[in-house]
Amino acid sequence: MPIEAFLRQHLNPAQYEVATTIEGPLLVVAGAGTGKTRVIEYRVLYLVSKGISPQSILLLTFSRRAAREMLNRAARHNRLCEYVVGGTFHSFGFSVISEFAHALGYKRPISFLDEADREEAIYRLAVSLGYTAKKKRFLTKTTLKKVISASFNRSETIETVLLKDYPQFLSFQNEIEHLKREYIKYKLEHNLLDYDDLLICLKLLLEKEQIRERLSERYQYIMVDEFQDTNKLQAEIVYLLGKKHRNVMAVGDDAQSIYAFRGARYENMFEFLEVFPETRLIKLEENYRSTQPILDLANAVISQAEKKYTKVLKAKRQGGERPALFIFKDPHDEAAWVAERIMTFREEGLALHQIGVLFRGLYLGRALELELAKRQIPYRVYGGIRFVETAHVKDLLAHLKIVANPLDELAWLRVLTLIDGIGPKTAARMTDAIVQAVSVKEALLPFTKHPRYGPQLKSLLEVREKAQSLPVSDVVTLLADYYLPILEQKYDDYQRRRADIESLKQIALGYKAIEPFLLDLVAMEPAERSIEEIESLYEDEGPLCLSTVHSAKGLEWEVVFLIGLADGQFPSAYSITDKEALEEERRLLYVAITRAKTRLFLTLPHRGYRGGVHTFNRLCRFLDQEEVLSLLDISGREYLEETFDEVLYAKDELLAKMLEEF
DNA sequence: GCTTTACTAGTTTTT
DNA sequence: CTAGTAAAGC
Repeated sequence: MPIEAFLRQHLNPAQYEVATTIEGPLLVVAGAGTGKTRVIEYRVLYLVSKGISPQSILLLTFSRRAAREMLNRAARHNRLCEYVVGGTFHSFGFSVISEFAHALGYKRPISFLDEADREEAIYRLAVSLGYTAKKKRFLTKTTLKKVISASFNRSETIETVLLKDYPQFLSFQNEIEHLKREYIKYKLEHNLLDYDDLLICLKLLLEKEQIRERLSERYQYIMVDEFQDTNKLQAEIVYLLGKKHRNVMAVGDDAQSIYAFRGARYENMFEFLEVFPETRLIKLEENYRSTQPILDLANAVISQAEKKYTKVLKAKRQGGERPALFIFKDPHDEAAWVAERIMTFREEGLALHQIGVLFRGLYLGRALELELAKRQIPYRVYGGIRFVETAHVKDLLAHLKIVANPLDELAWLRVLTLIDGIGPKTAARMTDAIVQAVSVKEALLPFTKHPRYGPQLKSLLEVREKAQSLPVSDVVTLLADYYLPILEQKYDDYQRRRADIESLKQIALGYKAIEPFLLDLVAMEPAERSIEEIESLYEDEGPLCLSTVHSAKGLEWEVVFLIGLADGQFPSAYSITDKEALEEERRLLYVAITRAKTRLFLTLPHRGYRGGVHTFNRLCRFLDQEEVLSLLDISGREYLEETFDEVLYAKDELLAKMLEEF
């Protein structure tokens, strides 16, 4: 069958047009559930079927997971699609930078700073400059990094960032600006890269004609997914990549822009049309995912937005039940009910991986995690701490780093403080000695005589020495043997953590040298917490998915539970004072609702606790409106009755507390 | 006196 | 999970 006929069978006319328009710039406005993933999958297939080399196709997506999924699907039709180059802007940036590191003046070995390293490095600079010693409170590590990173991501000055987000720290503007310069200098001198550098350096490389020419020669067809969540740098990278051949396709939906806090600009979609005036614009509006009652709710929520979004989603699927709202006494009741309901669905024959539980903040899923563990329901949590950022993995990686790069101060500090009897001060003294001395051995020799920590320090040095001459996987094994006793002593739940160390050994098998191993791990790890090791009762199905709404972008489930819908939690209390941030919360709710295919349950605990004080939650403001509530099934009244009793009791409690105060 | 360690409170969203 | 603090240890 000719490829065109095959595509016509599987795509609607608008989708078909997207898949087969391969020359020239193309902007696709694709509403939620309109088959965007599918279109990209078939477009890749079409390009490859037309004889275009898969290596000349570049697919940039928001997460590595998304790229992998689309390419895997395309590869099912044609194996060649496996060779399409796909990944995030950051991972693409990393590979280009690795190739042209010399052009940037970087020397090997290059070390990568993750978020925690970055905070540490910036803060240490601040300390050495004496900024923290002043009487007036300086910014915390985290805030400091956020300000500097935001100024990169949004391409704004420190002053602008401070004005918008931290006006209370405006008096430190000069110090922060100086710190930003010092930090950039520090990274260059020590051959360090961080997340932001991956984009900045990529852009700087692309601005050089020789390199741009080479890359546009290599990547003739550019595709960008989730364009509404790209920042200024990323958009510029896309424009540069397409400058010569102009074969650029961007897909996005301004109603689903949820990363403005990180510098994302949905305006990039309008800018695209200006940068490439000959752009062909195609809209996808038919929703294949959800039933009409679910879409009605989504449309109602988004129609209250300040900004008017033009797309109104129309379902291809007929019928369906209304989304249901349930209110519970407290988070514990809420979690118990959700867990029970999930069990019921499973008994009715629905696989666990067809069910998703979504929440605004990671901590909102904690109560549910307990309930699931109690009932032996296997689950996986998406969002939050990444595998490589868990303490134990960072510990082991720090050991690897000191083998690869003896000048990595942060890694030394971490490794040394793990030894019993060595704290921050001693570790700092040792690290200073190492940086100044000719060899590590010589620098640490005086310390190995110490009665308390001497022996362990000695064995660390021996292990390090031995590791120098071994292949990576053996190094990891050797270091793991050294580290495991420390791990067992440090963590109560060491069994689970030990499994992560084992999987690191597995991953290491695929590498020849330490440097690429470390960089791949830190720069490219998908956001996925290590798997909860519950012995699965249900072997042939994937685990239940718990996810933040942010991490759920682009995913879908038959049944979705959206929990913790209390005003102050969703929308987050941090967002309610800022109009723009509140609008983003609304879009976030829109994204959450449109993840559901067949059934959608909305829940909130009436009572919450914040800082030991009981609070009484109100329903999320985007839902607590006549025209929205009328779309919901609120027959879960028995739960409401229960809540009323609790209110009366809590009043007495409140009264007693008030009397106490007087 | 200087360091380390044990404990306790509060925690947006993430490549 | 980590910042800040109090107490214990050398």
